[in-house]
Amino acid sequence: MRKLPAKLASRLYDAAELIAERGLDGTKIDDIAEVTGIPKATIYYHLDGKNGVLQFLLGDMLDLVAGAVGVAVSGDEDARTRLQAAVVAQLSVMLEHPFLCRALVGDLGRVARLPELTLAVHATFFEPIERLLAEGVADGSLRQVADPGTVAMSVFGAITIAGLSAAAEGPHDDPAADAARLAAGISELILDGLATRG
Amino acid sequence: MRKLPAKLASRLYDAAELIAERGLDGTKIDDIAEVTGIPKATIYYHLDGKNGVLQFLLGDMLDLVAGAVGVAVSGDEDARTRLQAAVVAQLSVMLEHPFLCRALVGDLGRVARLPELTLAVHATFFEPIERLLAEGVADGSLRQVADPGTVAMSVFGAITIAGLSAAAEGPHDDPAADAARLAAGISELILDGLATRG
DNA sequence: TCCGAGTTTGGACTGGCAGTACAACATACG
DNA sequence: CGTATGTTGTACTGCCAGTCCAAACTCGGA
Repeated sequence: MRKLPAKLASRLYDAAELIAERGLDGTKIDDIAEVTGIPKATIYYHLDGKNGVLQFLLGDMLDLVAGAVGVAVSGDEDARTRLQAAVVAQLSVMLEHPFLCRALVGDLGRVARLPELTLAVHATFFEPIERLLAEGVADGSLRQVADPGTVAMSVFGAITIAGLSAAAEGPHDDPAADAARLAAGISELILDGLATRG
Repeated sequence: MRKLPAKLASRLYDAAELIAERGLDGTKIDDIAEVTGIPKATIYYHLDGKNGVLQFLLGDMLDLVAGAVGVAVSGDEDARTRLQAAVVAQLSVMLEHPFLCRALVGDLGRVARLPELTLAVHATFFEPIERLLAEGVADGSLRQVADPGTVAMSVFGAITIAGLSAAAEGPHDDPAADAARLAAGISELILDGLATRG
């Protein structure tokens, strides 16, 4: 699995829609070759088969998310504000790449069995949240909770499932606006909670 | 796909661990036949191939969750209390069936392409939450939020991802206790939020 | 201009496995 | 009994991922 020439990489994206639609199993290597215009032999020359295609596509998306979230997380505002920014950032990237998202969900099992990707997912989605939660307690902008690990995982789940579900509905005319709308709803939930105040 | 005799049904569960471990693709029909002791021909007589096995197993788990959540949701306490009970109920069933959970995640894509199951998932996991949120506004135990659909989806995500992640760590000695612990963390998040007051 | 290393491609081939076909046998029930 | 329904072993088919290979093509350096 060497580095893929940019030209091939860009053409490979055309396979994402196919995989999102039918799953990796339902997608023949020959189909991928056809829609991307990259001959089968060339795909095998560069990539490790079908899994390799998936791995390349998702690895690429994870980089994008990691980048966007990284920027959001490293500002100098308080942790609460940065948490909100991180939510927006993650959702924006997800909604900008609905097909990749759907491919990700659809073949989650396979992804989970690609150790390299598992680590990347953890580092990209989960860890930044966990860190922000701790920083928020330190700077006083977030509450100390009894079980930070569980809470971090839940926050991660709230954002991710909301994003995936929105992405699954298909391409959006204005991903940024939809991301902002979703993020507002999620922030309202995870910051203020649902209980009425006594 | 007629109704499966109870004896076969119970033996089929032995396949769940296999599928959870390797994914449905990594699992040969002959492997399933071997671990369950049900001959291949018999499997095909009753079920619609590999997908049929998965569909049967997950359909069964969904029934369990639906039942437990249904009970929790239909008490006569206020909606906030019932929401907490529903969280516990869902997590309990999930942690009692870690292999089914893992099989579910692993082959989410396939599940999403089985229309019958998609509907069941929605009705089992998502709708009760959505309903409780509305009832809580009515009885004053939960806050009115700007975007109830997004919030319901996020709550669903928080519970489900926390449960799946716990289930993925393997079988638990005391699923009920762990479910209670997780549920406490999640309730703290979704009811009270993370923001500091003032 | 020529060389050689890396890349690209078509085409043919292999092996594994899902799913099918079917006949023989079991069991149940009127 | 006898008919319907379930159970099973075995043999077979067809599909498709992945492999192999030889012929071309690209391109930078000598």
